[in-house]
Amino acid sequence: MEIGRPYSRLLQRLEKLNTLSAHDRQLIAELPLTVANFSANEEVVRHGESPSRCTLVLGGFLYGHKRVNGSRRQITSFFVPGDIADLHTLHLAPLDHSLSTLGPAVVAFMPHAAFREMLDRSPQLAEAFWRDTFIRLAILREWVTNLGRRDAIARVAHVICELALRLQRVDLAQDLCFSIPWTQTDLADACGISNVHANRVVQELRRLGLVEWDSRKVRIRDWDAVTKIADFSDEYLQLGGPAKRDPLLGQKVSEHA
Amino acid sequence: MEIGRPYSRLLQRLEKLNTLSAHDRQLIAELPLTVANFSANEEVVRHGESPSRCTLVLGGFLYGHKRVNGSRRQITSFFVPGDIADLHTLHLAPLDHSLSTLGPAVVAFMPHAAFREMLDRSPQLAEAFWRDTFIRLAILREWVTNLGRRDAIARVAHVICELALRLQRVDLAQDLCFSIPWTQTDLADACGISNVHANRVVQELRRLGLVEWDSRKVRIRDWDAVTKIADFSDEYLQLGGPAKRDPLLGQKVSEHA
DNA sequence: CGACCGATTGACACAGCTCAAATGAAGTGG
DNA sequence: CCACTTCATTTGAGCTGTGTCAATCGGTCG
Repeated sequence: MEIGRPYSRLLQRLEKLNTLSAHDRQLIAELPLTVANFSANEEVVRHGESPSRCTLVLGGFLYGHKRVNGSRRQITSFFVPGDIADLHTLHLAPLDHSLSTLGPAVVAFMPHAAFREMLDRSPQLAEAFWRDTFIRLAILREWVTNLGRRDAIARVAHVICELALRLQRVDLAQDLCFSIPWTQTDLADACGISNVHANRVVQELRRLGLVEWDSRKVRIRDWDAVTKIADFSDEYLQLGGPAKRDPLLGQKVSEHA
Repeated sequence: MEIGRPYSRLLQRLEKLNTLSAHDRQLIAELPLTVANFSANEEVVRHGESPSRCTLVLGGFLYGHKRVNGSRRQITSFFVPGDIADLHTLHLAPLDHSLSTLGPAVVAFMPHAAFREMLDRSPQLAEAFWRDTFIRLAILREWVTNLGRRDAIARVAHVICELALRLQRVDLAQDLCFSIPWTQTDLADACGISNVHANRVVQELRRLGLVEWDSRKVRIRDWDAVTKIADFSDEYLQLGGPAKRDPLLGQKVSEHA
């Protein structure tokens, strides 16, 4: 798990959310980090806790999940390197869900106090993180739609498409191919289906020649066909970068009256 | 539809998100508002648009929705008076979903420019709105769980519980009884089920003596039983008010080391 | 009165679930 | 290097919750 400077993928993502100054980058670099290693399937933050730090994913994957009737699991989000998985703990407590590792993972903890100080010093960063929060909202809206109105094969294909693009953004996927240490049961719990049916759907995607899936390695072989089955459109991921600003006014240029 | 001062319910909600000063309240009161009336089932903001203003609900209800394969509708959120339904347009464009009225509704449009200026002038307000965004995230996580892992009757009961509490917070529900101009098809599209099945579920809830539902009027007759069926817990709604602050430090008091 | 819309009902079909067992792959310890 | 365990994947066989289709009923409004 090559990591480079620990905050490099975070910066990479933030640069696409807002224009950052050298000063902003400096502030990020100065954040006090506590790096921690976790093995597969460990709970990093538990439902009900009120942590005083945020969790930045450096390597590997985290996922957020809730339980229904104390048993059935629903995965509500995946987090990839460069993501802050529990930014909301900055403003909400206690945690309404748990955060676990998919496979082995490396994370960095950032104390709330230092993080808030950083936000106070840079309105640009504060804006970038708020925008990041809005993008997470958009992703969850798409997940609600996915679970509410698509059949099993579309759900699975949709989740795979989303992960491919999110990983591509941080250079962890090339040619629509990426490694992720999940099981078919994990995928099932993200898609709201049973593990048995997840298996059948994966086999169907393989049979159609659309997706390869060999232990931990996923490859989308026919992007157009898969996005069609998944009813996938990338607009909600806001990959386009920061909204244009009018350099004279320093404000967003609105495209409408 | 009595409205009082247009921003009164918004203030009411914000007060629970952060401690506001007289100056903050003044800033809210000074926001330039354009009030508009809509009739039932009108699109207030359309998917793909890039509005330059936010939409505050004054009276009635809005809902956000997406379409799958261009036809099947999924409702992703309900908005009640005091809610800003499209705060994210402040930072994201174009819109990834549409915003429509459930019944007749009164809204106020607030120009982005004025809104941003207000946020620049008050870190407390900026924090309150960011926190509001995090609460919306929590609500969507719960919806994902609802659609992914609960059966039809639990989904319906869950949505009803959530609305009751959210409306109670702005004095639009008393004794777990509220009016909302939705149809069973609207409820079905929020729960990811068919309208026919929504009807059967509603009848079942009536038969069990748990919920009354006479054209537009919903009453929860047995809160404990309904929350049990719905697997409902209100923690995700963050009704508890703003996190306590240490008055000396002016920082959040963290409950954990 | 006719048109329309939402609620309701019935009959039937099927996607996806559950249960259970088999197979395969990857350690682990002797 | 082989038994043994463990965990993920795969397969099969029924079962059921929910969808679809179509018709009816009831209220409301012009």
